[in-house]
Amino acid sequence: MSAQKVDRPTFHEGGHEHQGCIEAALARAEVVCRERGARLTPLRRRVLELVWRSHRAVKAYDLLAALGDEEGAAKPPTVYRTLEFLMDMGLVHRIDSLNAFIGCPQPDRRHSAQFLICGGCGEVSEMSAASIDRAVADQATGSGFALSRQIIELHGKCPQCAALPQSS
Amino acid sequence: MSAQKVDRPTFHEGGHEHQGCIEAALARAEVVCRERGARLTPLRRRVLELVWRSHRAVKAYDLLAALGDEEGAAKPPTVYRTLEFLMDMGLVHRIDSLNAFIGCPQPDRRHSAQFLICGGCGEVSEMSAASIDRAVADQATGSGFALSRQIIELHGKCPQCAALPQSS
DNA sequence: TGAGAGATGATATAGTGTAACGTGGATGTC
DNA sequence: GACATCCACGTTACACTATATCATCTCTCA
Repeated sequence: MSAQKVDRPTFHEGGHEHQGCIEAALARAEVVCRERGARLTPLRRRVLELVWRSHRAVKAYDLLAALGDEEGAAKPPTVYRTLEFLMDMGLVHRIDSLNAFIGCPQPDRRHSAQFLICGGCGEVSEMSAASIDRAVADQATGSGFALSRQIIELHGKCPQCAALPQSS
Repeated sequence: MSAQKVDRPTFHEGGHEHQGCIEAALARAEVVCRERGARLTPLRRRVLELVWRSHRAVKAYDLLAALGDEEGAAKPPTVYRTLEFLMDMGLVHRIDSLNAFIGCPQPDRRHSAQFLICGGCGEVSEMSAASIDRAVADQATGSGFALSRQIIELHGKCPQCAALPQSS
């Protein structure tokens, strides 16, 4: 049902009913928060919903603007705090190379993540490739390095955008 | 002679004479620029030297401050332009997760890079692991994704810092 | 009912990065 | 030599990203 599978990264998922993605994400969030004794307040829920409006990474100040439109001009700390909470819950990830945020399609499962970021359409697809994890872990521990967090962001073109003529 | 080998990432390279790292980096830069018909101006040379003052990633505004101390208050665009040039030449890399820059130990060789970033001492070690490249490339192309740039930044503790007691 | 914890509001400011235009020096051409 | 051109650098102004700090509100629970 989820439009964003992790085993096989997808882009422009064929005419999918995106509302379903949003609802599924919110439902997962309810579960995750309940399990962890955290409160999914209206604000947090609303921000998560805004993050999930697309499969592109969203900037904090765009969220800010979207919130401002509706509930009396939110301020930066509000958004950043909310994003921090959502990240703690594993509900969103930060894409460092974009200074932006993306919803996590499987917050319920412990996983490492790698991101495919299309420079054409802007869509971001999360994957969790064991082969990459293994290579990274081997390389790190082989150097005596104690790995705590891996940032893997792969820029390029998704299949659809790569097929376009004027890619240059 | 280079204090920063790529095949085997290193940290706190045993009491090394760091001046040698700097000089080697500048010498490599001369070669790279000459080969590519680019001008390693005094400013560019000076910025590269400042980047190489340590094996930690350096922030743009720290460079700005260092330059300001000496040659009449440089302005942000000056530093960013210079860094962009150095990146184009492959002489420095940007570490996105730190908003900071690090000298490249082998600008003369085409290579992909992965970075080990120690949260203890702040040192950054570049490596170029074929196994990681392979895993990433396989995964990307397997999804029909046309990879153009990979960002791999691994945070953790270097062997020396991991061995300290209060790591927590 | 009152204390404490957690969530949000509000103000101010710090940190990061770029657009746009001006200046000056090197180089090549006539 | 005079001029055109390109490139590096200077300068101003501003946009974007993020956080510190303190105030307020609300829920829970003793």
